[in-house]
Amino acid sequence: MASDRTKALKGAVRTPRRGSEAPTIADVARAAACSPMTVSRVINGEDSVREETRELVLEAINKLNYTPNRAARSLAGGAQVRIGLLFDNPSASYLAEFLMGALEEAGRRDVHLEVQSCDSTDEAKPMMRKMFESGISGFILPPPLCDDQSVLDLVAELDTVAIAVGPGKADGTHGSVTIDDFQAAYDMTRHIIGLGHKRIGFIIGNPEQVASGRRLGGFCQAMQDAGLDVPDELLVQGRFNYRSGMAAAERLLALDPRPTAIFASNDDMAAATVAVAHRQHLDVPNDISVCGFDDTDLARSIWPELTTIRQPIRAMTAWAVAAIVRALRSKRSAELPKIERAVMPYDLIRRESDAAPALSAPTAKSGLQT
Amino acid sequence: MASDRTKALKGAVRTPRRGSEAPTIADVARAAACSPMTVSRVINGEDSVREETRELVLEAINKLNYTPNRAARSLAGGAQVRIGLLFDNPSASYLAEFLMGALEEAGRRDVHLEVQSCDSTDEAKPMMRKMFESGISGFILPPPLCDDQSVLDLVAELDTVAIAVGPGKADGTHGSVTIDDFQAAYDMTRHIIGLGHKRIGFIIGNPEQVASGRRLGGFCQAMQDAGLDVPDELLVQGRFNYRSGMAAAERLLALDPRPTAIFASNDDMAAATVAVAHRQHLDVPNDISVCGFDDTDLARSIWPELTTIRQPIRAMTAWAVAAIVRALRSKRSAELPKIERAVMPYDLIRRESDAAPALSAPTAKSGLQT
DNA sequence: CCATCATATGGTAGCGCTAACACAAAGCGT
DNA sequence: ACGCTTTGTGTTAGCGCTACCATATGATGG
Repeated sequence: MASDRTKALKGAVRTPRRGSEAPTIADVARAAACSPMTVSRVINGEDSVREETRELVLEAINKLNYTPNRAARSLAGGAQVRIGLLFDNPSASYLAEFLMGALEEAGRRDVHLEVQSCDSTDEAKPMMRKMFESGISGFILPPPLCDDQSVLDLVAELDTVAIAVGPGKADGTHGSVTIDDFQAAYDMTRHIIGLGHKRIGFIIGNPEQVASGRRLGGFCQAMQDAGLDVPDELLVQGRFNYRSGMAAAERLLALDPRPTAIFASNDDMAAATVAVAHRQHLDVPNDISVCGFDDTDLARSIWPELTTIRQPIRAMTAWAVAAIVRALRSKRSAELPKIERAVMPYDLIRRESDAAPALSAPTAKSGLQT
Repeated sequence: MASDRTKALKGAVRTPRRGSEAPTIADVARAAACSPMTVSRVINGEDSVREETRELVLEAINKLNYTPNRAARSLAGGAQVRIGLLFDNPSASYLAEFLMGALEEAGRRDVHLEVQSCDSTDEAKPMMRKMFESGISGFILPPPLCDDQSVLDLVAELDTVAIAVGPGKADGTHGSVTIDDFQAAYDMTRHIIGLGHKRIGFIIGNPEQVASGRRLGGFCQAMQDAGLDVPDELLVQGRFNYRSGMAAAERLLALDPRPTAIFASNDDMAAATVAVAHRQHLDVPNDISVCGFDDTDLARSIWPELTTIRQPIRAMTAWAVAAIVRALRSKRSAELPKIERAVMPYDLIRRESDAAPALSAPTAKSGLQT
């Protein structure tokens, strides 16, 4: 008898093993009176579905509160898309924004993000190799990695998909998302000039990053267009970090006549400038205006809050993820992988660190002080 | 003839659609001369595999450079695990570390992370509800969310799995990872006392966060144990941000006699203290020592770099992800979901913002200054 | 010596979705 | 009228893995 039962069970229906009771595509299909395939098509926005049918399906989806199963999707859809994200010593606030944008989009697109941090560009390259070999299908390259020629060469060699977040090379091996650094710096400079400043110091960013040059360029152009002179002494080299900002600010503030405003190429250096100014008992913004760039967390966490340029970092990385997915798709369908480039809008955020220069020309104040 | 061909094709093998040529579990099974099932068991570390067989399989895995397909795994394994991560205005540097830890572990465990930011605890609750309804199976709660009773109540109501990153309540509704804030503050205070300081100011953290009280407690205990007095004037309330740190520092530095050291409950407030000190032409650390807590990015980006307590934030969030996965698993297998709690080790990081007090008692220096 | 159990392994049937095809119906040129 | 394409939908067969059972083998116990 026991064996009879066993035999009977053999042909019988096994216990099904649905993970949860979440609705599946089949449930939706039933509710919409069509095939699962049609539902799939609607979900994926294919255009070969009659409008009528589509609405029926959407209604069913809504009623059942259906969400596609990500795992099944990427399993059936072929390769799982994994995107590598390498960081080389970014400022934390930049990183946070960056990750949020990437994560959000990755969630939406059902892409897996592989995040790695490294300590130098040289370390980054073998890591990229390893990630590529382990099946990473695309990379997002934040600065300064996207500014390093050898990294870009590696991208070309691997023939992988990469998006530079920041100005990339236009050699067609990779896409890029960036803001118009030149124009943004130009606008900020005009804003400062508009306040009445004439002697404006500029702290240059890390020379290894392309954006630094662009920002410098925008500054110089705006000054020139306003008929203002930019003596070399007003251009001081920094490296995008607080430390370098302090050194640069000290040099600028020791100048005679002292500049009435300082435009730093990023917020970290601007924050350092504010600190140095305070140490010298200068009031910001009344004795000296300070402007930054990036609108990272820091810009709002110090006092006075920084007037700065806001980069839509989150939107930029989200775009980068989406662009990689698109590129991968077109690569698989044998079209030549298209390289996309995007230029995002920026904003000039006016806060409390800038003001019109003091009425008494600062020249009066500073006698010989050597 | 054409129709003949069509009919022939009908029964024929379709084009297979392997996404990539990555090895599958079947390939490994073939190489190890066993069934895919056995390979699966080895991968998942089940113990019902003979040691001999296991090694054979591992060898094959290595040779083929096989990695399991995540999508297939979670599809077959039942429910996909999705973990919600809600942020309420964290400092960017904290967020960055936090995310890195969570992402890393989520990658390893093949868990999907759903990150959301919100602007207040009140906003957080409806968001949690919505996420829960959309199938989020667990939450990681960073401070200050994990300190809010109504949020914890919601966790209990939803009967979902949650891990507080920070000291949680011990009511058994949720797990937690934290460091011993009391002991860490105690250690730091002893360190400062050991330097020779006797008059030490303390900036308290946001009163809504449990950790604040613990840190304060540790400070007071250490002072008491050293036989040092803590007059009320040396305890100033802050809110964990730069702004509040500035205000607090101004009050402390205006004291007569001025404290020779200030211990701020986090790095942001310590950084603010350094800035205020500098503005008052005080040298850090020679005129005044400043110590922070957390070892966020900021601690190393200002000058002098802060002596602070390092929390292993990354490890903590990684642990949180792993704990949620474990809890979910035990919940599914009908065991009562176990609530895990972990206390992680911390480090006292000595940098440049602390030193022995100046030989001349500061009292001498500060006359009446009103 | 056979029932009973533990241990190690295999077979099968899905998990939920989509690629690739099949096909019916409609449109269009000749 | 016939082929030919186009459009919208259905059918089938997986994607790579694991849950669930079955089974082979040895160990135990009465």
